[in-house]
Amino acid sequence: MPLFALMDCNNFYASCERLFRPELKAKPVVVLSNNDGCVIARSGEAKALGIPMCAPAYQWEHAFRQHGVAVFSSNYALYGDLSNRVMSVLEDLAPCVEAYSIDEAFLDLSGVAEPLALCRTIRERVGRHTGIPVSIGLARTKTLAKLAARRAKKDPALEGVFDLSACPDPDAVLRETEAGDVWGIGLRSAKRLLARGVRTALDFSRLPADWVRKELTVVGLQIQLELKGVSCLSVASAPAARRSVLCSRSFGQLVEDKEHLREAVCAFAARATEKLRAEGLEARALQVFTLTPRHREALPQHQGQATVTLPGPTNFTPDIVAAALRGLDLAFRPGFAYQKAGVVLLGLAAASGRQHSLLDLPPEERRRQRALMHVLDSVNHRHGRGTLRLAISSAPDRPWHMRQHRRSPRYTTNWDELPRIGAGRNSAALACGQRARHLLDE
DNA sequence: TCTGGGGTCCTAGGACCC
DNA sequence: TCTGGGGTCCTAGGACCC
Repeated sequence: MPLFALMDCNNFYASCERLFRPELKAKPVVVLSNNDGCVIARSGEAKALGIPMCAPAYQWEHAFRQHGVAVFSSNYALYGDLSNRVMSVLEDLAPCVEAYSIDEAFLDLSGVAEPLALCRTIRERVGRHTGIPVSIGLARTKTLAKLAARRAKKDPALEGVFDLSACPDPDAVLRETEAGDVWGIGLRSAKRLLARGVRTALDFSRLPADWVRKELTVVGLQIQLELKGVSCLSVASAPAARRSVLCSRSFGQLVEDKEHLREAVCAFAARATEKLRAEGLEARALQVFTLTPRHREALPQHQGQATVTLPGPTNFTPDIVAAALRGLDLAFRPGFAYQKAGVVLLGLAAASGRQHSLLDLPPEERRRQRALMHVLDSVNHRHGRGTLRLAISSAPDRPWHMRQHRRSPRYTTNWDELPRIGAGRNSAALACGQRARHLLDE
């Protein structure tokens, strides 16, 4: 019989921020999205204050002050690094691990002798090695394991681990889960289900399959089977080949000036191309898009989008930037105040295995391009992102740059931002230092 | 003043082929 | 009156995830 576990870090970003600030242990903590726009993570105490997920930060400033909420800009360098540490603990203990997201992993525990005991060990060791609290759900399918993990998180009596496969009354768990909370059922599907009188995961699992197929496509059908205990999804221990690379940002202020938009698109294209090279990939096409602010209906709205085919697969920044600027010419309409733009690289393939073409650049020229990009990446890796860049992407204080006023230090990934044990700091600071040294020793 | 960023998958429809 | 059938590939748009 197949058996899956889902490990989910509790309030992951908020837990990361607390790690080096032990004085925040029982305090409400929230983490904001890029641009300090809205709430994307909350500690348990913040949830208890009624601060909803995705709450616009400016509407809650008063409540933050009133209740002494610790507010952080998002710090992805920190979260990414801690995520890697959590995943490596899992790799040490479990036979087959799929890092599903920054804070979740699926484990295939089919054939493991004592799966529940293993899950308890995992939870204890992740906590001891990283300081991140996690919940783990066990079940016969991935979709059910997600449900089990939700329950493990919610019910303190379970101490963070719940085995749905050994539950005497699994239907009760499905009955207590709203259909919209099932993995893969979003807002639209939940509305359709509700219109048919389906409220709970149990109701959904009992719908006629042909209705589900027709209304929710094969995706819905698969979810239904998984809820009934028929495993359709396996654990992918090797990550699938990437299909696209995206870089987009909301601007710190609305942007009308095309010149500023060109700078932004240039910077996004350059950043996306860096990611491409870091993974040894090349792109054959790209898309540029521009957006006016959705939430301000009084302003004239425009969504621009343009696709540009590159002459051949490439990861050479100047060529991709030039193509992106041609795309912007098509996606830009004057007279609008833009809030966001982005660049998507498409048609990805490994740079090493590429098909040669009659239209390719001469090998000497390709070598020259590769060498130039190698220097660019090395300098930026050593001295910080953006140290070496195309002249058009301009200085680091432009109106379109995002706001990020409350970012915590990159404690674990930047030598200049390590926590310090020093004069005038209290014992909490000492604890920080010990934690840091422990992490560095690892 | 002020509402994120980065992905994947499915479907329908059109272009094109023999 | 009356103009096939079967297939692939690409793209745009929608839905969903964290």
